[in-house]
Amino acid sequence: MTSGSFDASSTSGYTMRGRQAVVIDQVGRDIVSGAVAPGDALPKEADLVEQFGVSRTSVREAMRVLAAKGLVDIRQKVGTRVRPRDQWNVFDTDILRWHHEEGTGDVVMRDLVEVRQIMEPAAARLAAGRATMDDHRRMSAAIDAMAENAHSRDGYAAADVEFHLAVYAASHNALLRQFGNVVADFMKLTFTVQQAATQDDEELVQDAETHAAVYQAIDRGNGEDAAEAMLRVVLDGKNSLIKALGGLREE
Amino acid sequence: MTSGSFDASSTSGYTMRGRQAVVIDQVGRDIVSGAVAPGDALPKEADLVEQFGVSRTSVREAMRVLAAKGLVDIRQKVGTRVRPRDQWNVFDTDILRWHHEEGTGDVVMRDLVEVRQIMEPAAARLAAGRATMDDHRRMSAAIDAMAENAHSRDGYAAADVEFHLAVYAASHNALLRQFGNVVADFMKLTFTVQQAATQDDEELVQDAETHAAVYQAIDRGNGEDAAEAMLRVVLDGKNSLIKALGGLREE
DNA sequence: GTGACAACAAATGTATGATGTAAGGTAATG
DNA sequence: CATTACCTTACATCATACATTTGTTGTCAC
Repeated sequence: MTSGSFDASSTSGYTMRGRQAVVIDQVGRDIVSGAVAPGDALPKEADLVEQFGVSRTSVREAMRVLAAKGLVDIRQKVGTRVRPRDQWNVFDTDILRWHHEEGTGDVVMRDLVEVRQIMEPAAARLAAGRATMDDHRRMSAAIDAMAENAHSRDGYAAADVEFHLAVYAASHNALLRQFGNVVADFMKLTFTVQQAATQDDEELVQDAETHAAVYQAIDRGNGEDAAEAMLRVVLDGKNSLIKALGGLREE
Repeated sequence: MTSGSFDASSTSGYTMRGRQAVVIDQVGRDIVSGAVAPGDALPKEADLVEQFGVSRTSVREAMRVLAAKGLVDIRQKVGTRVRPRDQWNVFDTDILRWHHEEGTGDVVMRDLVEVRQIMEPAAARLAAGRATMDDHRRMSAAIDAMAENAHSRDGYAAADVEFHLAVYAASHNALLRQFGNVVADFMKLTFTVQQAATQDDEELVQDAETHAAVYQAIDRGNGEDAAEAMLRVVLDGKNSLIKALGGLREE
């Protein structure tokens, strides 16, 4: 509310508090970064206890969290092993963040942008047919906030995220809404990167108008226009990101 | 390997074993079914210990797993509270299964089918451009298995799931592949329902041919045809499901 | 030599008691 | 009436003991 620094673990479920958090975070990173490869076994409980200087309780509960995220498989006698990558719950915010922070994020980011190109136009199309009064208010307010904050990077970013969340919510589809949370976390993570390469206020004004076109189409109830406009928004974001990073990968 | 009964918790990460499993499963169901509403507090540790007849260790580790799935928020003094629905990790296999088994599955099923209509054609389109030799072999083998098993319900179902997984994998997008796992689990859950209302071998043969059309388009490298053919497959499946259930909800 | 079976050992699973810590409530106090 | 100090509560962590599962190994019979 107050600041421009986002809370990345908003949808994480496991709010990173206390001693376990250190274990979860560190081991999670090691797995995501590939320091321990799928199929490999993690150090046994006793070793982790020594390594992190925490009790067995904490280590065990940390492992449970990683298991619930699909990262590891815990079995008696065998130990804790890293599961194959395609079993990981990639839609998990923590995993996404670890990818981002461990530098392995580029590949995942490419995939996520690709899925956004698929999902967001579809969400906009559904929103055009299903948005309630509350949905309209929320989207409209976000659009207004974007226009008003063309001068403030942080304010604009927050409004941008809010608009996309509002559209996903207006699709009235639980899975799309959940994916919206993932996208929102992703946007928060990449804004700092993007802002470095971003530009003058003029471009933000232009961007705000592109977004507004999406809302106007939804407001008219025109699903096709909404989808098309949203695709443009996503592609703009993708290009801006590519420019900022110096080229994810060309299609 | 041996039977036709699927292992629903294949991608769950947390393999349901031991005493905690009972706690996770029961409390998870209570939350998903709405017996305890979002915002409500769960019984405190000591009460759960008494209620389930297990130790604090097991109760705590169980709560950790639910927290990692985004279902609850654990805080000192406050207790363990159920989070808002839109924070749940809907892409989690266990949550999906609980929805299905608690009768609240219909809404989620509608949403999932809707997302399949969006994702699977897109996955097929990407697969047409990216499939490797191994991908082709895998898809081809699944198509063959479907044709050969038009007489055997279980065999057909397994081949069907395998084909969809193969297409998602061939998209070479980590998120799509992960979503494929969710879809696969969903298919396994609904097959039993669907089989009750399903029909003669003739329809299976027809269905197999519709699937084959998808693969042929991918094989030709024709993304548009592949997407179109896949959409037909998904819609067929949706209609078959609606017929079996007596009408999810009309569009 | 080979296969089946039994004993062992290694790692996690469960239980219990003690103590630390954060957060909400409440009463004393200015 | 607002503020602060304290106190209670419920989770957090630690330490230890014992149970359970399962891979390995070794023995015995054939």
